[in-house]
Amino acid sequence: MMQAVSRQTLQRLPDYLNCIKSLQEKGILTVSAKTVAEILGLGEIQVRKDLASVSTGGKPKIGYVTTELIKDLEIYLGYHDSRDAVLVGAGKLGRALLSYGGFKEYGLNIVAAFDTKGEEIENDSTYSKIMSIDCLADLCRRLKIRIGIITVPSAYAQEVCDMLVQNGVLAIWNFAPTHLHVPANILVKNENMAASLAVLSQHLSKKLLEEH
Amino acid sequence: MMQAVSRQTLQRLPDYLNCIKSLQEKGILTVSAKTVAEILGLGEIQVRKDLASVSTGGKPKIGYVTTELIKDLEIYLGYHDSRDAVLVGAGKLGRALLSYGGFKEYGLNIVAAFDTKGEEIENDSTYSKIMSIDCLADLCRRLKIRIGIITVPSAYAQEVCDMLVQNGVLAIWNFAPTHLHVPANILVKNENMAASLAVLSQHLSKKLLEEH
DNA sequence: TAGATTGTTAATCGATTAACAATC
DNA sequence: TAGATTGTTAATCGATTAACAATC
Repeated sequence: MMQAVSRQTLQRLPDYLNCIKSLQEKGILTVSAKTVAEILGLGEIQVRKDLASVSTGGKPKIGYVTTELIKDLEIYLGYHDSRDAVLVGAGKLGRALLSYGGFKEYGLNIVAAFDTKGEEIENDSTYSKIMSIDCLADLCRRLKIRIGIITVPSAYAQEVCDMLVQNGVLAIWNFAPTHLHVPANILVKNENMAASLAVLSQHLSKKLLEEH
Repeated sequence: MMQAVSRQTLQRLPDYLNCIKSLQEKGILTVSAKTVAEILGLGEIQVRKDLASVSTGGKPKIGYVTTELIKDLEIYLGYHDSRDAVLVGAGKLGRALLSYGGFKEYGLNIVAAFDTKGEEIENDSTYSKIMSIDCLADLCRRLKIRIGIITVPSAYAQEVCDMLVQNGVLAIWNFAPTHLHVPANILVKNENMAASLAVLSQHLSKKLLEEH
């Protein structure tokens, strides 16, 4: 038990957590892999294996104690020890992510935002300052920032990426629709909206063909 | 040749297109799978197989004619015949997507946005109207909308989803961090930011452990 | 005890990679 | 012609699914 977690499994864990939390809110005290599988439309065995990889609390006949499983998932996902991040590119998307606020729940804390020209902007609850990109190097080093979020136009993404990596960032969340080159030990996670659209579009093409 | 395209392949196609377009802008007239593979950091054989699945233009020793390959990719991805979509939920994220504008390039045209209370908002270039959710059913049917984008809070996502499906929507792009239940012939593509964060966070945990 | 549910080991499936013949 | 690059067929790899023993 407690084997290595594949990337696929890892990406399903937040869904499990979500699902189990909502069961808890309904007052349900124990939960089985079968229940979760049915709610999420996944295979029962897959869920069982995934859960076994992050928790040892499973009891035959009973399942998992809801509160414990939630705790195990949150710990595994690092939702407790929050991580500081910076965001570069305060355009529409960048500002939307900044003001979203929901990332804190996932252990992500955006401590600063940068753009070519610094300025003050208003958020929902707080005023935050968008700093000039000239301050990036210093701030990343001083606060030991390890996560960078890139929301600049494609043409500038590589440049920004290099700057982040040079100043200690180890993981990059890239919203620019472009491929970034990084050293081997740096992770780039692309939020690839064009890829998502491709999936939607192909499904639609198939369905519309079927209509005839 | 021209075999069925797997979902993995499909999701790589926009990256290929992007890459090849930027080569074209540099004045490069033909391109080989090897070149694309090196730029994107993928396997050469994988790229070759992927490209073969959407284009028959490959010539030994030469590769693909850049302009033709771009055309084949764009046609396959449906970037030419633009598809109308509606967006539901005009919060920060919803407005960011509305004003992004870049989706048109990918053949997606957001023709209307809905929220519980209708209102006028200002965009970059145009004023667009956010309509009351009461108008959704009528508009979707009248314009034969087939794509719905959900950017409402989790608690309302299923309700909105049901409404869209009831009014003819066949594909849903879901930004709410929740699992949606739909009939078998409807596709839901989740833009799962929590899953992305899980990947970033785990990488970071590993790296930070290594530092000791 | 009986039965539901767990965790694990083996089988299947699909995607990636390797090998290679075809060809411009 | 020679060599680079294609497309295809076979081998490998990893994830999912099936089967089943263990156990509360």
